[in-house]
Amino acid sequence: MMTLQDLRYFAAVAEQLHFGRAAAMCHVSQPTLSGQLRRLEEDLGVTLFERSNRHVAITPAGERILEHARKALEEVSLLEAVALASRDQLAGPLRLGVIPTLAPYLIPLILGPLREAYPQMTIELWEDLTHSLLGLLRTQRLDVALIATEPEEDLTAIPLFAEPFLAALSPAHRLAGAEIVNEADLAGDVLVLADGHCMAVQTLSACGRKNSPRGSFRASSLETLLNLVEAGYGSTLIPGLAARALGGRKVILRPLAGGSSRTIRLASRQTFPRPKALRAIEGIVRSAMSSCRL
Amino acid sequence: MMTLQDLRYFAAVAEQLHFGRAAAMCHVSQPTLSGQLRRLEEDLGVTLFERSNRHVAITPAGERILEHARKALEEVSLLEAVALASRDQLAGPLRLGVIPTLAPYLIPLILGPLREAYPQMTIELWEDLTHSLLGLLRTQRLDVALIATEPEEDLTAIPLFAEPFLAALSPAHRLAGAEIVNEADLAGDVLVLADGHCMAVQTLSACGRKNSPRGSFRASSLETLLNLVEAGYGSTLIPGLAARALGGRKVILRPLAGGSSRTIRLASRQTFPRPKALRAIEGIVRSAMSSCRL
DNA sequence: TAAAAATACTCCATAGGTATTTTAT
DNA sequence: ATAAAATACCTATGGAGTATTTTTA
Repeated sequence: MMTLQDLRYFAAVAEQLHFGRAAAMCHVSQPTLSGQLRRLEEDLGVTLFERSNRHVAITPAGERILEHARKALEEVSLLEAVALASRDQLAGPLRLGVIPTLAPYLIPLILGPLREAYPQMTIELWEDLTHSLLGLLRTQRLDVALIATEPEEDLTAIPLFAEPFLAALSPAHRLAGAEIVNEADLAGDVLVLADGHCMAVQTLSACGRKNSPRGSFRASSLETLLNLVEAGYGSTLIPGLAARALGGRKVILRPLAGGSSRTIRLASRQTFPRPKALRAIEGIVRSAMSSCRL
Repeated sequence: MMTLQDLRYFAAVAEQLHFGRAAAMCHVSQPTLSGQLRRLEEDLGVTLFERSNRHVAITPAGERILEHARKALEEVSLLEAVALASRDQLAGPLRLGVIPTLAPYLIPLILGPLREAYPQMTIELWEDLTHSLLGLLRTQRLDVALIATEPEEDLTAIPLFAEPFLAALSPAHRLAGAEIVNEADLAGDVLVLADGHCMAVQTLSACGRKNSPRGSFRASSLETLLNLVEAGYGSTLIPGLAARALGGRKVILRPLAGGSSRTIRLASRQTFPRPKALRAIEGIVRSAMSSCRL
């Protein structure tokens, strides 16, 4: 069976036209190289070199074969170079999924520090609902995902931080005057996001409801939801990070008596081969959160 | 050390995404393939596949590496194809040198039959003086040469046939009436080819001279020589095959009493790796000569 | 529980070594 | 006489095998 080593010997002899020097170049003994080259010639059924004790010359057939040998060796060394460049787990693209109720508020806090700390690692961002993210994780379309639920056991999840919910009320709301709001008091008029958003389930659950009092009247983003609250259609809960980016909205925010919160987790496949990249994301998120009082 | 086999295993798993089927495709056992692939990953320092017992998926780094692996394997199979095509000694270019006093008369007789019998073998013809041909042979610029002398021992030479010389005289020559001519009788007015032509030496030798009576008056081709003879400048010897192509010349040809002749030989390097091609040329020349009475 | 990958071990083919011979300059 | 390739022979690495275990869908 022909080996890459044989091709290296062949190329070395073709270059040196001298078995001894070719052997030295390959760091093997001359008999080893002679023997292997002879075997290669037998394998191929072609005389690659015409040789006497004093002269070595490549045959025309050898020349033609040499071209392919050189290209093959070239590809192999490219392969090795690519492998070497891929060895660093903290280099190369990292496909990161984030849920929509977190992405707009957390991503701006971590992209800069990530780029700063790991310039070789390029983040490919994908914003989608939890269920989609987990599917993409399982099918290798994503590497990691920031979610607010516990995924099933086939995926790993590192808890990163607890994000408290806040009550969002219009200034005209009956509870607008309270310093602190009891979750259950919102049950009557709570508005939630559309199906699929984990935030919708969590909001209802915090307020002790199974489904929204407003029926199918569900917003598809926190922005929409806040606009509805502002317009007096009801109240809602919003995550702490979102609360920091209210813009100029006339919405009243109040802490919750029950301390309802969600846990943000970093999910990935158990088999994901870049644990260091996971740790890197974990570290950056933690430090971003510690320097940002919710 | 990475081997071509490893790359084949890698490509097979990348194609099948299933170790068992990939192993079957490579005609090895599944543990063998698993073990080798693991070793390859360790060598490269890169995880090529994310795998659980139920799922195998190539990593992004694996994808990049796969491209080079495929190209390398592609080159190797091209190499093997070229080698296979080069195995036939009777195929491919054969660089044939021929001396000028033989080429114009012998080549037309053998090119057709050669092409007929060995269509895969393409003759690259080179016409030059013996000394040049032998140099080109030794430096691998030619594969075989048709010459009329015995080369030195470092080259091999197969005698092919004896080519008798004939006396060439003008109709006005004093010996024009003789049925047969004695070589020594030409010594007085013999004309010879320029230096370097073996025919010049052989002609002088046959007539018992060391050098030409005409001094530096030497022709560079048999055609010129015959024109000189025709014009009455002297006599000469010409090889039998050349005698068959006199055109409409008014030159008298006579056999020689001493039976002077030259031996045409097929010369090649001792190391020339296509002995069958030698035999092929030998056979074609012999059969061409046997069906052509000199 | 069934399928698939990983592990444990055994074996032998062969790549590579050293010592020597052959051969051509 | 010398340099270089070929040959002879030995060793040990590791590729490939079978049997078994582990794991997860």
